[in-house]
Amino acid sequence: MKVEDRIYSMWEKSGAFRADNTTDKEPFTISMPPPNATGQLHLGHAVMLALEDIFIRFARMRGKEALWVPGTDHAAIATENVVIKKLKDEGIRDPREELGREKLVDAIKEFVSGSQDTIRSQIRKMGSSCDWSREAYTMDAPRHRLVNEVFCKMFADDLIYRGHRIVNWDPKLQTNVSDDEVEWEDRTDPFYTFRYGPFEIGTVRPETKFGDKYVVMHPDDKRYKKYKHGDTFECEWINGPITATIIKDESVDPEMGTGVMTITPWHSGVDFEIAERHGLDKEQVIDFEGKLLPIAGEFEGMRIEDARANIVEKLDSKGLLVKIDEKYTHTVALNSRGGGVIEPQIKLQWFIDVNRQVVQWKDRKISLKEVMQDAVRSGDINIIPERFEKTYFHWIDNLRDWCISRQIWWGHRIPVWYKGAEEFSGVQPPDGDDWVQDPDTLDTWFSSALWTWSTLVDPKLTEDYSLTLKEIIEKSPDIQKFHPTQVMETGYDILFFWVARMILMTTYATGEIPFKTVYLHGMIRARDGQKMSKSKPETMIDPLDIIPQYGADALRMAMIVGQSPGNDQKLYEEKIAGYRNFINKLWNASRFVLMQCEDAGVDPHSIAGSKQQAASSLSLADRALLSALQDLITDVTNGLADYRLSEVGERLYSFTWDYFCDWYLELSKGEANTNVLLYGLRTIVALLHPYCPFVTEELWGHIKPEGADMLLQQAWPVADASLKNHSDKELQIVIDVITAIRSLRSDQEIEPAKKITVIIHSEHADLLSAQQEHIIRMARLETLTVSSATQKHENVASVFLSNAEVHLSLEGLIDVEKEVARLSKEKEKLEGFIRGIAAKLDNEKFVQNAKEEVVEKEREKLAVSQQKLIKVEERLKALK
RNA sequence: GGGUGGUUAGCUCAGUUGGUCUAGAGCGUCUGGUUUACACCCAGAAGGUCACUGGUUCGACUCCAGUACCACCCACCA
Repeated sequence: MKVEDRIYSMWEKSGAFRADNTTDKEPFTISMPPPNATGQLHLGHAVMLALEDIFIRFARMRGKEALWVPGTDHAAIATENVVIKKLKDEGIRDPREELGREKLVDAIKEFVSGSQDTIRSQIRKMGSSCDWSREAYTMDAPRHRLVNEVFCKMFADDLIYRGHRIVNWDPKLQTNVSDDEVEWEDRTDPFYTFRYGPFEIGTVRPETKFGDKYVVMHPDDKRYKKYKHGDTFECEWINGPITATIIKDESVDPEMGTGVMTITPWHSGVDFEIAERHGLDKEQVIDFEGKLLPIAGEFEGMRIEDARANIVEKLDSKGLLVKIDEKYTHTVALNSRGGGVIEPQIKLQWFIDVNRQVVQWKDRKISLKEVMQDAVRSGDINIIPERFEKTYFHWIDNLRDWCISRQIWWGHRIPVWYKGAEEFSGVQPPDGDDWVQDPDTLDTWFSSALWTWSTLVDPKLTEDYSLTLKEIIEKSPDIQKFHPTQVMETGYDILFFWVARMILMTTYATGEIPFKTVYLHGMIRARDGQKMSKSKPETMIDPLDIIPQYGADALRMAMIVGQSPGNDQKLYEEKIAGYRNFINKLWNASRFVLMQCEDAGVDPHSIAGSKQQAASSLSLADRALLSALQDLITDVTNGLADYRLSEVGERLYSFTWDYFCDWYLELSKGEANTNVLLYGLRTIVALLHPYCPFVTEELWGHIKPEGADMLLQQAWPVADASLKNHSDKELQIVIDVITAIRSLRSDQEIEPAKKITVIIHSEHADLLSAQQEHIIRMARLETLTVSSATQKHENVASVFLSNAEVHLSLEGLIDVEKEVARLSKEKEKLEGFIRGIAAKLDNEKFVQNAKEEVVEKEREKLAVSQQKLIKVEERLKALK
């Protein structure tokens, strides 16, 4: 823990996190999704930080100008809500009322700055190598300027308008929320059927029905053929007789209930649309506090939940209640930002028009919706995993105008002022007194939608009000150098909220896409698959508990390996402990390497970057390691470039543990070549650095060449072909022989612990004799005899390797029957395989269409298999 | 109602163009181990009709169609 803090502050002090906008290096930028400034980091943040840090460290080591911009979000509704709750707990009954706008905003500001400090320190705990000198906040001065600029630009382009629309009103929090922020919950409530003139209508909400004076049915519904659109009739209703009008509209489903309904346009989206279509009156029944208005007569002032039973009773006493279905299930709209039940209301709100075709994009004028579609469809932006592109398009197809105003105080206030009937929209307030600013604030996603470039703006320029938005963008060096960003990495749950809106706003405001690749991670769940939530503390894993116990590196590995993009993952302590063990293994292996150096009297720092001595002086194991490392470098590099983090992590894990530690280090005990040892360890440590930055940096300090920089600034390892090929064939033979002996033991059911004697007859006797010691050790033999004679006698099992024929004799242990069975099976399989490939090669289409390499590979496979088959047949004959 | 994903060892999950995969890993289980780093270790073992049905193919965990169950998203519920 202390080690991690020490390393982090060493990194930070070195300035290596800071990106330079004056270099010629290729830029690689990530904008960190800003955590809400409302408190603590959770695992969702931790996985985001781990993934992005891997991208960034990899890019930095590969010599790119890597920039990772951190920041926080003011999270309008959520934050205001948290603070109001807190104030209430402190005894202030109604903070909005008692404090007023200014004082409440100050209280929130204070809370936010405390919370930001917490978040900053938590981001550091994860090892995130972000550029703190560029830290931003969605509500600081530079961002405020840009928010206002973009608002006014849209306003001038007629993309923003104000209008009366039905909105999702939350009476509890006294604000509206966007469609995306509404959550639906199943509830069982009584469903009432009332008599309404000649009709029967059903409802779960009798309290909205006071003003209902339209009765709607489908135009083709035969049951109601005799009623004409526009007919009126008198009927008895809750508070006396009313005149009702018949409306025919196709949106009514004749199958549902009686096929007839009354409408409440002020409090229902669907009803509102019907009313708009037919030019009907709209009347408010429920006020914004959730209480009934004078239209309710004797029920005026009652809360809707209290009034319901009374209204039903009254209708019943009038003989208008037909029946009650007590077990009716329906869904209720809730505010997902911690509020109450949504009560649709008509309100004057600000909207962004997504269909108006005035946006300049690639030499044509199209709508915001179309820009969003084009950016992804054209391939300018690609989404990982790809299937989310479908989801994205589907969402856009159903997208309605975006309501951007909120009736809360915490946020960017709408930059529009009024004086009587005059209206003024501007980045700065208008001159003169008597102007009153619009009381509403902007949806929090409005400001975060600008995030990829608003964070890169030169703050000084935003203080100069003589500059236009375009000039600010063009004169900001960071924007010019680092935008568009490379990767947007975030959870799939905010694809619509944020990713889509960034595409919308950034293409509009800057003419550029915000990012080239979207990498979406899944949600982290508890072991039982449930969402981790504060209400179920037993399901929670807090990164701040985990890190002191297992280390940030282990936590990072546990969240990355075995996790594929876009899919949820279950995280639990044993998994993290497993990677803690891995970190420990790496640590011990390094200690061992250092001990070997000490024994050999070699100072590890004195060994420069040299990779090998003359090939002739290297043992087979050394050559094997060098060769395998080249493959590892290639795989890891390609994999990371393709964002295949889980696969690469697994590869590194098993290479380090199974190959380097359990195979190579065991084999080279006592005869280690310190050059090779160090080269191997340094390579592994470097490749692992993006995944587990802390241990690797610490180890690097012990093993680095004299005068080398910190690991995070090291050049990424490059595969060296000359180290790869020179010993592959012989190596393969030895390894194959060891494998063959092992599998023979298991075929012949020889106890694993039993040491056996093996005789090898092979054309490669020289090579195998030279490696006798290793083979004995690795295959756990009593003795090994190697003979060059390829004679065939009975008590021998044959193994056909790809590049050598080897007969193994397990002295006196071969069971001829078993051997025959084994060979027969192999023969059968080979025959089928050969037939298949032959057929494939006969197929003209395949030969024509496939790449030459592929065809060549198939031919090779065929040849090898045919040879093997011949040998198997010979051997079978000999045994029989 | 529309859409997406999942279903592989007791548990959590990998499996990239269909074939040397006789399907892998970690954890768990079992056996053995004080071999000059590591018991947070080493050497092994057991454990799977890859949800089901059908199709394409010489060959399917992999491709196609359908079924079942689970999860999620969107829309709607008078």
